[in-house]
Amino acid sequence: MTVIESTPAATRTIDVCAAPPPRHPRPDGQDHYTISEVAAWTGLTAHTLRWYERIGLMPHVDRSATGQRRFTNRDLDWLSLVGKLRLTGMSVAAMVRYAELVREGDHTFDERRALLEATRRDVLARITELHETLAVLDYKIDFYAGARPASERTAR
Amino acid sequence: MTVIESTPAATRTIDVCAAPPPRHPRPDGQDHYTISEVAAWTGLTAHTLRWYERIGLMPHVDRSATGQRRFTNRDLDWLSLVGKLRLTGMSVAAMVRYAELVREGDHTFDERRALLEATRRDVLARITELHETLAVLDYKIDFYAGARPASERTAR
DNA sequence: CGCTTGCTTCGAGTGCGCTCGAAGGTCCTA
DNA sequence: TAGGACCTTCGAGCGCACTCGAAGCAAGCG
Repeated sequence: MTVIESTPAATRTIDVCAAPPPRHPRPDGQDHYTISEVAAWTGLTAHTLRWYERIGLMPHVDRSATGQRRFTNRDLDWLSLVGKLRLTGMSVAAMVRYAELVREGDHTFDERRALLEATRRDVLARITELHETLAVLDYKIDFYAGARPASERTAR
Repeated sequence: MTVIESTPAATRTIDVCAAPPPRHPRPDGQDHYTISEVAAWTGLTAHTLRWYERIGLMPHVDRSATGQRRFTNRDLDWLSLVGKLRLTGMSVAAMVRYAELVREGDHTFDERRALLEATRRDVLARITELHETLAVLDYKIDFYAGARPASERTAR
């Protein structure tokens, strides 16, 4: 059992632009990662990575001559995308759908774009909700900051 | 990242709710709702409302002379808060903890504030994550919008 | 009077997203 | 030759947040 690398993938700093994919441990050309390397890098378990592949959440994973998975930088990028989409609350099923579209080839570009745009709308809605929640939170924090314990009224 | 600068106004109106107080179906004084009214209003089921109470997620619910629940505007506000906190991903356990603090009385003000501030930080972090995701999404949408189906590069 | 709505307790089921273990195998390196 | 990392399939388990039904009873209304 490999000890899990304690530095999570999230430690990749700055690189605000999502455009260029996050830095990779190895440059393109030498990007052949074993499952445990990917597990360390992503924070997922090998079990989960295999599960992702099994349910169709990985577009494709290369194999070595002896049948072992060889992940590439592209797979890392995909996993990073999946991680982000997960954070938006997107269901695994929807991500699998997207992966299917990728596998199906270029003629699904429009559908992919539509799916991403729908997701984008969801994310925006979510951000709006969170801002509303933030307003409530701020209001309450303000209340608690300003109130003396023996306040005349009880707050919830 | 746009963070709403919330100036909760020095309006020491001391009530539970956020700046825009959610309209109540009935004014204070006539606010006695049955469980099914609350279910209709919140979208939760009566089952779930009873469950909330059972696990300690409602600070307190009044009863009629015959033992039926009589929810008040305050309860509605509380449920609205719970709904918002749920959206932030806060666990039920954490919300129960907050409800406990409320039940314990005024001497828990500081702890409540601390809990809310921690939640606030979580929400901000979440918003940041979502903005990052948005950037990725925009990048990809852009790619799909600009690419012709027979593009020379394959996108995931 | 009957119907609806509510109450209680109990306990089982659901869907999601993992998470893990076992069994039995291959391959590589020290 | 031993150990470890990997492979496969199968299937069970888990934590969360509900979700539902059933049984049996009380109250309110039209």
